[in-house]
Amino acid sequence: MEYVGTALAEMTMPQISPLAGEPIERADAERLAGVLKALADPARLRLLSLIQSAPEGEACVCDLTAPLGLSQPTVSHHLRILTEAGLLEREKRGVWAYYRLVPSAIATIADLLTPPRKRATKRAAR
Amino acid sequence: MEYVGTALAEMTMPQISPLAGEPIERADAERLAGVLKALADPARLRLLSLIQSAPEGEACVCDLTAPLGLSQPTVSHHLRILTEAGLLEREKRGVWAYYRLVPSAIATIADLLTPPRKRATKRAAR
DNA sequence: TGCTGATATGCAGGCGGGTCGATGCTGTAG
DNA sequence: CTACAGCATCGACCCGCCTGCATATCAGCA
Repeated sequence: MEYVGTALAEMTMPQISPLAGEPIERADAERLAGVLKALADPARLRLLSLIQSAPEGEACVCDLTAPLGLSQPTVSHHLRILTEAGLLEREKRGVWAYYRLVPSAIATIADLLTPPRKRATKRAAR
Repeated sequence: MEYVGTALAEMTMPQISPLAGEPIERADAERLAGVLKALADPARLRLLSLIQSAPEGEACVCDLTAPLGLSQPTVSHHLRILTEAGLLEREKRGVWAYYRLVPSAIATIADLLTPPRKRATKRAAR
C-alpha cells in the first residue's frame, strides 16, 4: 500500500497520459492505477459526492456514516484511502475531523484521461 | 459481474457526476465505480496506451502480449474487461482480433470527473 | 483526574480479481 | 482433409480489499 500519496503530483508534472502519444511506462501505469483504484469504489465515490455537496464543502465522519449505511470504522477506512490518494484533505478541529476535497486532484485525473485533441494521423510516433 | 456494459451510456444521459450538486445515488455510484474499476489496473492502462499508440490505432492480442509481459490468456482477459466496460471495441479479421479504443468512452469518464465549473455557491441545487 | 464522545487502528472473515496452464474453437495454409 | 496459428474460455491458486467488531487514542468537560 502507500503506493499513492504524492502520486498525483508526480504525474501532473510530465503529463503522463495513457492517451497521449507514447505508450506509458509500467511505473506510471501503476501510479495512475493506484489513484484510480481509490476512485473505483461505490462507497468512496459517494463519500466524495457527499463531502462536495455538504454545506461548507466539508464534512466530518459522523455526518457521513449514516448516509452511507456503513460502520464508522469502515467510513474512516475509506476516508483514509481517499486522503492518501491525494483526493481529500483532513483537518482536525476539536474532536471532529473535517474532510474536504482537493479541487485540483480530480481535475488532474480528468486531464490525464482527456485525449489531447488527437491529431488526425497520429501514426509513426517515432 | 457484468455490472458494466452499457453503463457508460446510462451515465452519460443524465450526466451523473459525483462532483455535481446532489449526492449521487448508490446505483449510480456502483455503475461509475464499475467503469473506473476497469480502468484502475496497470495492465489495462498500458493496454489502452499501447492500442492508442499503435500504427493504425488498433492492435491484435499477439502484438500486446510481449510488451505487457503477460500471458496471452491474461491479456485476453484484460481486453475482455475493457471491452465489456465499453472502453474498447473488437473486430475479428481472419484469425486476428483487432482492438481499438472507443474515443467517446474515456472522454465521457473524464467529463464525469470534471467539476462543472463550480458556481461559487453550489449549494441548494434544488 | 476521570468520563464521555468522536476517530483511528488492529484483527479477522469472506469475496472478488489477477494470473497462468491447459484446453477448446476457428480460420488459414498446405 | 490435416496441421497449425491466433484467441477465447475454463479451472485453480493466491493475494488484496471491503467490511465489521473490538479496542486504542485523543480532546473536551465535570
